[in-house]
Amino acid sequence: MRRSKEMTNAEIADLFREVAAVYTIRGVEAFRTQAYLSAAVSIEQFPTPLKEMWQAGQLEEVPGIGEKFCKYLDELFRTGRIKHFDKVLATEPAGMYPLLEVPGIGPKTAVKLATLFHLNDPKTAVQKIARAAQKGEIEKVSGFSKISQQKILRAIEQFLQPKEHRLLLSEAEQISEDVLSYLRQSPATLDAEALGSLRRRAPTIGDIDIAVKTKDPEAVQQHILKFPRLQKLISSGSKMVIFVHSTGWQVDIKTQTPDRWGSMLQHYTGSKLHNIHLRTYANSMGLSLSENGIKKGKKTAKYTDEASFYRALGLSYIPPELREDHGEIEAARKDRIPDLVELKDIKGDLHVHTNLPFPTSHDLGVSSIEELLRQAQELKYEFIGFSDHNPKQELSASERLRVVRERNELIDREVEKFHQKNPGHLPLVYKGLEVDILPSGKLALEDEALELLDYAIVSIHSQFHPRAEDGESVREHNTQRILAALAHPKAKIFGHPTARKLPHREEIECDWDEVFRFAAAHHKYLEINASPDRLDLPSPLVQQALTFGVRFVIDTDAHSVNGLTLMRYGVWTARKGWAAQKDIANAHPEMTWD
DNA sequence: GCCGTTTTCGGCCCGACTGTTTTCAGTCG
Repeated sequence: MRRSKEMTNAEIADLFREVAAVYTIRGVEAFRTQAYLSAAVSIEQFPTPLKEMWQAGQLEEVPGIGEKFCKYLDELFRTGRIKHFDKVLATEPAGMYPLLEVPGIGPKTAVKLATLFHLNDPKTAVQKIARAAQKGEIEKVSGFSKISQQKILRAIEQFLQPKEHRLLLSEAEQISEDVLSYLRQSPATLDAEALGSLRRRAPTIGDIDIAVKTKDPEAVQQHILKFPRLQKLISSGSKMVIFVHSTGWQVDIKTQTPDRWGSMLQHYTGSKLHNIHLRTYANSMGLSLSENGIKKGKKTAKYTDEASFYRALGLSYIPPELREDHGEIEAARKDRIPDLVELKDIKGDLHVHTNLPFPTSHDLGVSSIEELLRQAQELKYEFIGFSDHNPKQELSASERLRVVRERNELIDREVEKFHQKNPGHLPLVYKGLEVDILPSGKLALEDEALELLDYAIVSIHSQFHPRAEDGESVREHNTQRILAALAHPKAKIFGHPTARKLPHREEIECDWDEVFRFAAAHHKYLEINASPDRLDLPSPLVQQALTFGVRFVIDTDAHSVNGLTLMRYGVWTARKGWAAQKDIANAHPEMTWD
């Protein structure tokens, strides 16, 4: 959906990987090669497009980008190419590079195949190798065998299948629960947990990582091999099993003994960058880290839990959500890890859609006020805000005013009715609406109607990449549009700010620093939307917003009773963005609106 | 090529699995 043909961070990262591949083939000093690979990982994961960082003169803030890489990137953005890269990449057959993307084929294998089979066209290279494998031509080459030929063919077939997108966090949770509950049926399993990106609460998950605590890894392994939803075994050794689950997603299971469980949790939770940083730091103290413990000289100290592992390194405990190498190791050294917000802190939900029968601009909820209030009671909430979409634009202004007025009266009646039937603690009810921000920055509801509300959540639901005025970029346009909407006194909350939809729809382009500055100065809350396909504001932007003093509300955007119970995803996203209880307006018994 | 509470020079994360060149290289996470 990107408008421009500008290179994405992922594409730039690929360029660095390709150079690293050539360096690997040439036997260039491994650490230099590693620098290219680290830069690739870092660029790929960086939340802001590199071009924006370049425009702002902040490229050096990207981890792994030093003086030389800055110069290369500057050249890329100015001229559209990097001469040094072009020169390096031209030394190997062009058909080698697409092969690198096939899992299991690395630089050495790729160049060997590309040279032998004269792969000069990147577009056909993968297909050509697949055909060569089918014809049995690869096994004839020294260094390959019938087995490796078969493996290459299978890997390519898998690779060419239509790409499944990444799993949402909530979907990954379901698969991991399926595997975990099976693992726990074995008497040899003392404990089992999902680790990796799932435990770090990443918004999307590529594969499921699980660790098993056991004194009898052999028994656990035998148990896994009998798992009914094991579709295909990929790999198994004395300490791990990798297989494809019947849903088509890969599951990695590693075993560890109870006395080393702490180091296992740490190691297998990652992230890669966090672990590399942590191990580099440990090295500086003469220590070496692994899933087996902390090694000093020839002795390895064991840890049964993670807190003692981190403590042994002179660090305070780092919650899994923070382990992304976003400054958490430095903070832990100074004992400055924030006291992150928890689910139990949440006292209310302000973004809830009802089934009240009014002509709204977008979808209605499916649950009644009564059902929603009962669920809010169940959750021990102090308050709840009903925020259906604004009345649709096809109505006249006076009709919209009437709809809002009638809706208010209906809510009052329903709440009163509920109260009489349920004499228990009644959450305070706020009457809100979720109001569209139009491309002009105007709100999709007149002031007279807005006046009738306790609050409005303003959000973007269409025109994500508006046609900009002469000389104005989409980014500037969106920024002004948002600031104009937030300036309205009833606009208290900016709903799902980036408007992303996981895993496909990208974030809108916008100058977030400007928005954060404005929100902090005018006491507007940014929403952290808990809907698993949104998780918006994304955690890296939450972390950035906090430095401006922005405060948030965590909302479910529930369209049903069940939706109200998904608050944990929003809390995890807030935590991942370093937010404490004090930063979250609805994590206190009373809402303050100004 | 990057980076800094041991360093602006001299280090650079660590282990598991696979297949084959059977003592190790390649790949992965």
